[in-house]
Amino acid sequence: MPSALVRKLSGWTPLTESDCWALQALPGPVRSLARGEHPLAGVDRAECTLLMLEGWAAEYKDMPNGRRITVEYLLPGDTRLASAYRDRSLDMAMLSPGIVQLVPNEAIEALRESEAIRQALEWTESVRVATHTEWLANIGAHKAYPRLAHLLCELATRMNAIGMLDANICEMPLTQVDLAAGLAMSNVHLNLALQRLRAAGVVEVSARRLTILKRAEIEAIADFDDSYLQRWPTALPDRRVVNVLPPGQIERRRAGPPP
Amino acid sequence: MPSALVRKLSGWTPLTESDCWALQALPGPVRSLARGEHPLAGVDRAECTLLMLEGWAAEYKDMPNGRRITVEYLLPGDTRLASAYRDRSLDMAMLSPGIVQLVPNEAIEALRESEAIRQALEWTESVRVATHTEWLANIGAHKAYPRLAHLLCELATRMNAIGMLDANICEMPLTQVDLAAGLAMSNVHLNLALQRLRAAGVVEVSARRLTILKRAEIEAIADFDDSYLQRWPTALPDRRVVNVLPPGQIERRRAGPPP
DNA sequence: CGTTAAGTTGAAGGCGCTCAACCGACGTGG
DNA sequence: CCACGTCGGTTGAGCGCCTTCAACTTAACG
Repeated sequence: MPSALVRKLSGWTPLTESDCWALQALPGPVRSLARGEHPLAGVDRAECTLLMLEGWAAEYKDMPNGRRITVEYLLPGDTRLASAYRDRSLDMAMLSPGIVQLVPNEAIEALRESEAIRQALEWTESVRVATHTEWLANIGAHKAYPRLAHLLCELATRMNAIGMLDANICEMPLTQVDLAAGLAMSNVHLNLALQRLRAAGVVEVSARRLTILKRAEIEAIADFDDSYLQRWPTALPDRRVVNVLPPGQIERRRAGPPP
Repeated sequence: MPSALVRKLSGWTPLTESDCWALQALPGPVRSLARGEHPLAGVDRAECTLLMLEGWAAEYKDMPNGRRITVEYLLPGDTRLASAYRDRSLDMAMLSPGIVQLVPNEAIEALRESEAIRQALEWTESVRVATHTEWLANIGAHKAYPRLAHLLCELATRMNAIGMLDANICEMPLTQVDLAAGLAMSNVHLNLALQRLRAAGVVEVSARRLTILKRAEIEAIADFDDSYLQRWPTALPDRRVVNVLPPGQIERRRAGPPP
């Protein structure tokens, strides 16, 4: 059973047996955390990389006017490299109970000796940036209804990429307040948008669970194109490794050439 | 007279004489462009880095619903590394007549042999990401009035960093439609917000020119903290090079330790 | 002097916000 | 076993920001 990290990275680059091995035997303390706790509390952020093992976290910013904007959700297998964590104005918290690992920088450097892993880590960062851009477009251009649909599509796609989407169902331990913070809208209005999606019969969202009932329809509502989550290697052969990932319940589209 | 690129990079890392030299003698074709043209038209984006020499450009996304969202403004001295330009869904256009240079990747690689330049380029990317985050927070949490103020603060700060802000005045060749696209709002409403700022006496915005009349006030309106534009090196001494940059009309605040 | 692009103004309407009450599930402690 | 407190979710009312559409003005340029 490959870890979420292995699944995620192998979605971008073919990994060798020993690559997978190295990724699943990373050193560093493991922390078990409750909802609301800061995964990096008391740690020098320049010294280690945060690796999500279980549970979800969020990076957010509390504005002086009292609003909280979530800038990124961290799912199992997601990492926060030390170099990418220089932004002092951002805070972080677990959104569910979970487990994280604090991997020392040297271990990450050692990983990079594998060319495949080095590239995959690079792409991870590149996808982070592209996701930020996508959020900007989503929040800027979409009204509440398609906006929410877009986020749910993204989360389902990301969960699928780490093997945690089963029959279009996955855990989603977000409260409506958490979702609202990630969509830059009020929890009240989020609730209404959510009900519209439910009424349309395209999703089910219960306490800690997301079910995509009609994938094609929700993607149409959201204008969702998952190519931003799949920065394919340009230098490597343009195919996926099929022996590590099971066939996804959500099939992948590839980014075509620009029109 | 140092180039915009040299000024920008030396704001983050002390550059040697030869570093500056190398940065100002970059190889690659130079293009003169009109407003609306694509700086990279007909070029393989994987092959070269875009360097802005004169004029402004924008990276934007046209949404299926007809709205255009600008994701980033490119000012003189800004670069778009080949590795950071994999997002096919984004388009780019000059917002004013201008001049760009297409620097081959090998030349960029050669630059990295200087440790200072290598770090500065890395920080440039890091600031790009932080700026995206800041935009997300700005658009998500701020209403039109502070939102516009925030963008103007950012642009003035960036212009100052490349020595193009003189007595709180700089060129700003953006139409109101351009500004609206960067703020994810309608041009009509942008106009109203702009008039409010003018009426408050904090800025003047004429056709191609921005004047900050009351810096403290506009920053208060915008909740502006420029620390995200100044990812200071942690490894290097925490000071600026003063022999390259003239004392800025906009003084710099440094990011303090988290509260 | 005509044409085009940019900026300004007005009116009408809806989307989303705030405030506030209420419900329901769950967990705790009496 | 029940009472209660808390947290998350739901619903309603009122309001205001912002959008769209449209007309009009101004500026720039041939």
